[in-house]
Amino acid sequence: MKIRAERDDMSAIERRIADFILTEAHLLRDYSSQQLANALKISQSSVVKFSQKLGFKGYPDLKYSIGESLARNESSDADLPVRPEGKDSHAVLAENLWHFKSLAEQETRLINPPAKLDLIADLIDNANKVFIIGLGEDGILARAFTMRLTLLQIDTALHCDTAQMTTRISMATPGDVLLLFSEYGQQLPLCRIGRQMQEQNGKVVAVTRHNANPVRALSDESLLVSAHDDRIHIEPLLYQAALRHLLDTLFMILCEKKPDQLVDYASNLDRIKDLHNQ
Amino acid sequence: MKIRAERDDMSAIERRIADFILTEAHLLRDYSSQQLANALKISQSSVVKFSQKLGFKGYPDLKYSIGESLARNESSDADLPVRPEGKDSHAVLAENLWHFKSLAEQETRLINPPAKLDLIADLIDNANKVFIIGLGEDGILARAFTMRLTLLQIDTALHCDTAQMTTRISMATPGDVLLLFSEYGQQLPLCRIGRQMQEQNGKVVAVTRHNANPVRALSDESLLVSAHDDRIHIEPLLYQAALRHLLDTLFMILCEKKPDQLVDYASNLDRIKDLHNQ
DNA sequence: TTAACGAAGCATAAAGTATTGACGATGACT
DNA sequence: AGTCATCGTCAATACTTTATGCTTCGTTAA
Repeated sequence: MKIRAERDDMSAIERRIADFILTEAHLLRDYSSQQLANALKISQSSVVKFSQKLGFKGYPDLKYSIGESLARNESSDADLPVRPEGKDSHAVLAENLWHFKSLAEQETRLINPPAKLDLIADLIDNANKVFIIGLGEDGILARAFTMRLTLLQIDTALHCDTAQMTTRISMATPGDVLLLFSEYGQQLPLCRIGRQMQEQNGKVVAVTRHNANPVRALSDESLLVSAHDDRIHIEPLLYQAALRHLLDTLFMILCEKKPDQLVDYASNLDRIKDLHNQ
Repeated sequence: MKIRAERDDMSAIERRIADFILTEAHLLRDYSSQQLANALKISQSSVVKFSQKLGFKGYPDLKYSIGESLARNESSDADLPVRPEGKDSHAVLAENLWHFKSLAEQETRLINPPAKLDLIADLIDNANKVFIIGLGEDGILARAFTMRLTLLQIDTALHCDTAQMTTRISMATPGDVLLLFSEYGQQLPLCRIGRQMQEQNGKVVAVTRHNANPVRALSDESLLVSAHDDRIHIEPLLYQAALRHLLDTLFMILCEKKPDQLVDYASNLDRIKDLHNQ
């Protein structure tokens, strides 16, 4: 459901509405926009505006859609007999986790429309040089993506260190791109680097969670991830899986744009393989 | 659908309505009662009466139900959509990739039975120290897994460099574990390190593709990955996704074994977040 | 500080829905 | 055949619900 994905980006009231719809969807059937508003102690117009913001024609249209997806879900619930919540075999554990990863991936796909990915792919493709930075866990996916780009013969510089990056950026030319990996987007040093990049007429792309945060606010474009779980130790797994997939998609788009590099790509891969084999 | 049953004892006009709903259900979404009446050249009130007669509260209620049952039916159709092979929108591209990742994950799950994962989790849990090595792309997941273990307060040393690792291993004690990340398992330097580890009575776990290879042959235990695709640039993506999931699963198993560490885990995560925020 | 923006509410216009009552057709009983 | 009851339909209208324009308020950027 699209609502779940957009949830992060909403104001307090909108989130109230979203949560109600997500948790009490079944009640919605006999709620008019006014009743829903009353239940949430907000104005009826807020409900309508909420609906429209999500791209529905109006409240009835939203309601209709909720009905649909509700029906869809419960009919597929019947397919998978009983969600085996208990701590069964680890196979179930693994399957379950994959299920949640899939959900995160879907949500993430919804908030990153193809047009945007295309645009970002173009930015990267046309840049003289691509700069990438990511600290801590963010660094891992940053590194992985750097490798991919390098294999595609795109000149890419990775740093896990703000100091180094600052000096590097000072050499950026217009048209260069900086990718800021930051799950929560709160890192102020990264913001500084982003601004520095913009002063030199470079583009800044944020790679972050889909909520309001400084890094995203500053960026020219952004890759957004939606991934949630109550279990604190699971949530990062979902974030990483969803983001990885988003980056993989971007990579595939780049591959399409550079079919000739793809040939070299293969031989590069082979060369690397041999490299370590003595 | 109830309508179909009742259709027999209806008046002419009512049957017209019923037939329209049954055949053109998809149009109904954007029809008001008035529009429907116009389309059928009947009065709006007839439409409403018809709805009520069938037991709905009114026309919107009927419409809602139609939407539901429409969704239910098409969702079971949609389970097996025609696999859209052509290079459509990038959304399809992404969806398709995810599909293949899922397949790889499934295959991978099948060749790593829960008992084996349990055993490896125990090895890690009981080790004084865990050593991890992975070169190139293998290094990325090695690093990610190292971070997870460290957050669980497991003493873990990562190296992306065989020379350093050799000296490190010389300090290993019996009961320690070495994880060798090597997609193709051909790297002889890694084999040497593995043997060194065994000479010191440590355990060696290979993390590699599910085929015969030197690294796997040498190891005491192995985490195996199955991931295939004709497109040379896609295969690594599948390998990484499947392996990542396997490691995530292992991580979850470890979490279960160390429920107390899980509490610290959360605070560690927070601490790391703050760390970078100035 | 002011300008600019967005979020939320209120009031109200517009749209949509339900009810009423009138009319004609049908069919049953006298 | 005549009368009456019933049903289905419609037009008019009362009512409900939804959408929109306008105002206010709080936040952000200049």
